[in-house]
Amino acid sequence: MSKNNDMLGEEQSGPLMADVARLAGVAISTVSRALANPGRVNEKTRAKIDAAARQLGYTPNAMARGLRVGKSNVIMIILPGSLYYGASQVIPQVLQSINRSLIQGGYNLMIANLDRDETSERHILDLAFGGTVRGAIIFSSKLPEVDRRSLANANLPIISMLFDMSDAGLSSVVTNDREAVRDATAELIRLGHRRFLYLAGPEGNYHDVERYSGVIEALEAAGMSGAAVVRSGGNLDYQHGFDIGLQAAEDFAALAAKPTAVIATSDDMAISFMSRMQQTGLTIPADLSIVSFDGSPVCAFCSPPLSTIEQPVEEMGQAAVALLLAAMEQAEKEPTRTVIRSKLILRESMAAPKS
Amino acid sequence: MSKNNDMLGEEQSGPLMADVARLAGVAISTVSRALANPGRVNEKTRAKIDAAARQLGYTPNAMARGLRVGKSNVIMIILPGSLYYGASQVIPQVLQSINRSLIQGGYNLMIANLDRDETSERHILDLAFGGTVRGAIIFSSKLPEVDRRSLANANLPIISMLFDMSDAGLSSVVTNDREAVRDATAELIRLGHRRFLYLAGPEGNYHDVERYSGVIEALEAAGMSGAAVVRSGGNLDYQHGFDIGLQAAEDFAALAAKPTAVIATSDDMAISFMSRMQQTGLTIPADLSIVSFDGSPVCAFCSPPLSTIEQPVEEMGQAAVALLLAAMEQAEKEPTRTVIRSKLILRESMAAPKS
DNA sequence: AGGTTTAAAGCAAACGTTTGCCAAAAATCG
DNA sequence: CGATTTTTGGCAAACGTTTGCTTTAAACCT
Repeated sequence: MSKNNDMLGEEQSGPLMADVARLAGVAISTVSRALANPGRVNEKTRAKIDAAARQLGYTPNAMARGLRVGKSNVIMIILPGSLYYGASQVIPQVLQSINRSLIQGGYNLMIANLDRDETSERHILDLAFGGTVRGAIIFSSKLPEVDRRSLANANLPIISMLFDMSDAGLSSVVTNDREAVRDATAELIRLGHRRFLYLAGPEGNYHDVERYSGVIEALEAAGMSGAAVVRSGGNLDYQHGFDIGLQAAEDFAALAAKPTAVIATSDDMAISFMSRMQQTGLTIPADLSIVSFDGSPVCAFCSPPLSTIEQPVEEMGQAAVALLLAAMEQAEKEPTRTVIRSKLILRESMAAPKS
Repeated sequence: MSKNNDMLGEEQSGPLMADVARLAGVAISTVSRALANPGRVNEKTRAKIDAAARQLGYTPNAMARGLRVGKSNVIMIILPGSLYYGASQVIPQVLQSINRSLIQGGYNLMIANLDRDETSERHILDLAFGGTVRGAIIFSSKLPEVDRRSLANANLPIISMLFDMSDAGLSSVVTNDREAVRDATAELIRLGHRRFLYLAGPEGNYHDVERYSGVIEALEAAGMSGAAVVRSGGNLDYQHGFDIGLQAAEDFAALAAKPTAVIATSDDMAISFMSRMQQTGLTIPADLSIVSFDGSPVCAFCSPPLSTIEQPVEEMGQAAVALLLAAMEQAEKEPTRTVIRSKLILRESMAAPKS
């Protein structure tokens, strides 16, 4: 009638440290020390223990260890929302770099969320306060906060990526968006362009603010007015980059004084925008120069190949992990701001204006 | 001289269940039951306990729970190698879908690896045997195996994705690659094509075998010989899709009897191949039809827009998680094979041959 | 050789939960 | 109203490690 325990009792939990100790003929504590503290135990017994452990195929239980030590070896990553943005691989690539560095340091990566609704935020906080994670890397977004709990109070080492929160006390790894866009714009100016279209990301977004500022700075440096650039978009998330480009194409069509150069703030926008422009008979770069942001590999194979601002993803991930590990070692440190330099890749989508 | 304990003693571990119990005026065990087993405790005391927990901002410690219960709530994902493949977003997208489903079910996703070298495999096995994870989803690759340990013996529910291992006892979620490619090829034949170029993935790879078989089946069904298709590539991983395309462009140039249609097994290949072809003066689809595989959004914005075989990523992730959850509930079940149907998206890159 | 220092190994108490079992209280019944 | 069943709450023993402290053994000195 009731559940049959005998049948379900298969739960093989594998060999324990006690088994290893028995086989090696030593105490459990000695095994523990032999496996962790190298010098704390005689070399000869250590060898014996190692052999026993290997023979049994022993793997220490991470949760027991974590509970006892009071620390886990899991790092969580907090995403702004989606993991992927069209053609842009920035997030997955940085993720990859982060994970590789973490594993090398003996840590595991856990993806805390993929949305940022209340449920997700609660979940993130549970991970933090529940002792599941030892540290966090947060991507381009603000700290989750629900009810009376905020990640800021979790007493957890946190690194912010792509979003400068060093003011708020978090060490941050950011790219020099503003400067990179400024340089790209300056290059367009040098080529002779005087009227620009700027394809914006979500209004108020940190990256968008920075990038737009870069445009303005370049204009001012060249003695031009901010009126030389018209903004398109601003109402859509980067996730909908392709849509932004399509929308921008309509905006372009409606403009009286056509710009001769376009500054797109993601490759997706640039790609869909360019596609539409070509369909309406324009030639790139003869009629219109385009430069975009992200450095997606696919840009090299567009026609014409797209100039884009490449983000050094590998470097960013490594920097973030290095900071995080440091923060976990030393209790408190002054928050630092690490700037990774993006670089403009010049391709055929940029040229001097026709006239 | 020695480390000052007082200074580092900041380790606030947050409120414990004992604190909640004290505040609510009940025993610890009652708190535990109130928080987990809904019916096991009086509604009135439950409310009192809930209030106390909320007031203290209590979050249960996941590791302590995991240790006691003997199960974690972490699912690991085992990748074939890289997380991203150029423009193809299949892996990140499926990952996203998986993670969303998992979180909904109260589980967490951990990325076990990004490479498949020995260190990584060892790491994966440690996660499995060390009790860190409760289940695994393995992506398009075989089970890790190092020394005397193999994932197969870890007594862990495992689901294989994109790679049929139902013979080996693992429930699998796969796409109908062969059929999808067969249909795409059949469509090309219907348009009048008789000579084909097939851009291969890594030689012997499951997907490549399936996809190539699809081509052959279509040819045979149309009464044509396998000689109608020439293979290019086979020596590079999908990660280097763009390179495969470039290499294929050279192969194409060297061919005496030019094919009129190309079947690429990833969007990356198709994109870089098409780019090169256009540079050499060919027109797509007038001179050459192209169809590819993956369904990357960017295909819609190529010029011309690329026909591609779309993989239903969302559906795949959900199916995998459903299977995994089922496997974790019921001890053993017959392994199932779930086939998700890819679908061909027709765009302008396919047309009738010129002559 | 006896005493003192140093190294090696063991004992047992944590870590924060869950849960089997039992006691108390409440509800139900005759 | 006493006897029986059902609910509710508490005690204490796990789960598999790590680690402070103690004991034992070894090594070193005079």
